[in-house]
Amino acid sequence: MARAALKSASKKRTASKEERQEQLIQATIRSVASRGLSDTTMATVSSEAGLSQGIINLHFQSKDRLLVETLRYIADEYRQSWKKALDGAGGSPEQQLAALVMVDFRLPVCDRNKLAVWFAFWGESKSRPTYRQICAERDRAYRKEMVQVCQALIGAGGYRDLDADTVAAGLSAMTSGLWLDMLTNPRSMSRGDARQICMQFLATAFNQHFTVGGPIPGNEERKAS
Amino acid sequence: MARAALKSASKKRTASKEERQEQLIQATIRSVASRGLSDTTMATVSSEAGLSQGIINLHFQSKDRLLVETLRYIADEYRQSWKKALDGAGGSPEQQLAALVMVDFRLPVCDRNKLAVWFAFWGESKSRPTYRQICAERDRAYRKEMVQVCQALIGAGGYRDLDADTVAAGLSAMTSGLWLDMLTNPRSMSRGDARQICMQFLATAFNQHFTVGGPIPGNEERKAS
DNA sequence: ACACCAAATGAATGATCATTCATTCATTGC
DNA sequence: GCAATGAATGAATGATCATTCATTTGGTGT
Repeated sequence: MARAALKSASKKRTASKEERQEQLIQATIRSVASRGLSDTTMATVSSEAGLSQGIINLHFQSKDRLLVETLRYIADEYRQSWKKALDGAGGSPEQQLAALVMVDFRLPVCDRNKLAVWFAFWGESKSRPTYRQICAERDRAYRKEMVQVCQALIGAGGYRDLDADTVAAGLSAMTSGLWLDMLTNPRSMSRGDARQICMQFLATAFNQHFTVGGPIPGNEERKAS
Repeated sequence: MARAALKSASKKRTASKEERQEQLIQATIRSVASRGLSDTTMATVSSEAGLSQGIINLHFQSKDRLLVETLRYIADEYRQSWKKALDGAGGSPEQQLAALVMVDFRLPVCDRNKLAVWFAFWGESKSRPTYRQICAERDRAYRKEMVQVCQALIGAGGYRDLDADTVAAGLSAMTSGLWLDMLTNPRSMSRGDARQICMQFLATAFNQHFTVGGPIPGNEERKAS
């Protein structure tokens, strides 16, 4: 029973570099979410991971690198999430646009711990070019995709007075703003509320293509993925 | 020539408590904006203010209190800004709604240093109930006002399928999301761009009341206030 | 001028933190 | 089983930081 059952990184006394690094990044996310970036220390992270003091310098050389890799980790996860959602959506622009909204308000993206990490890094981004660069890259790719989808929908629906860049900028700004509401005031803004607000935006902008109020196609949060 | 000319707090060797406190808060804003919250120390703030090490403990007792008072300061400034803008706007709901959008993308609110401070505190808000409470209070008051104005406009324009809470939540989320864009990517999002995106949102939601593209009424950024 | 008092200073203190490294431990190849 | 290798440990180190307080400074009232 020994080997196969203990595959999880946290249980083995020694683990591969990749497993340990991911384990430490997950611990960093929890520590930043529960204590904030400025109270996250090497000690809080290693203790959260159930490992010893020196472990982070062993795997990441420095605290700075650990934080940068943590940001990269959630940025990569985000990118993969929306790409996967686009692949899974139907071929029509409005299905793709709805799919983009959905991933933003579903796990694993829309997790309160991860939102806390995003905002922690955004909060330091003005003084940290490395953070800003990683975030900018994430935005650029996402926005480019969203503009293309909007452009297709505008063409297909004949929305002559709509500009794809403007709509996409508005929608993605609304998304991060709703994340902020969920972070600072979780009682008054649920994932469902936020989704509804975005869909209402799409319904008013593209008034022939979206309806709100009814069950939202693709909204299967309750089911296991 | 002595007394009256030296009225500014930073020039006098001794100053009233109020003057020193505001001077230290301004220094905190600059320090948080240029170094981030986690690299802002008592030394960086006092040096930014051109004063000595112990000065902060003398006026604020602790670093924690200084930070909380800084957050309160910008929250108060924000509240005063939009209240003043509402008073200055005409009596019609659409003028008031436009006025609310305008203050958010004009000085002194939409200053990159202050945006950095907002996001720095938001980034720590999950682990700091005091921060969260101050931010929540700010939101509550602003949102309440905006909902009322939207409600009035919906009533006046007969927009039967529009919900005031949804529109207000969407607009204010869009606003903070645009602030984030301006913070992380100032080259690709100017105050004018952001304003335009919000006005486009209003134009699509309230399609009889707003037009975009032309000169925006009340947009007099160039003039001194 | 003088004395008084509040404001401001900055060196000293103790606590906290990131980083290092000699040692311990577990796994793999033989 | 027995080295050999590399992962993990945790006590030690030095740097940084918030806070304190004895002292100095400048303004005010007499």
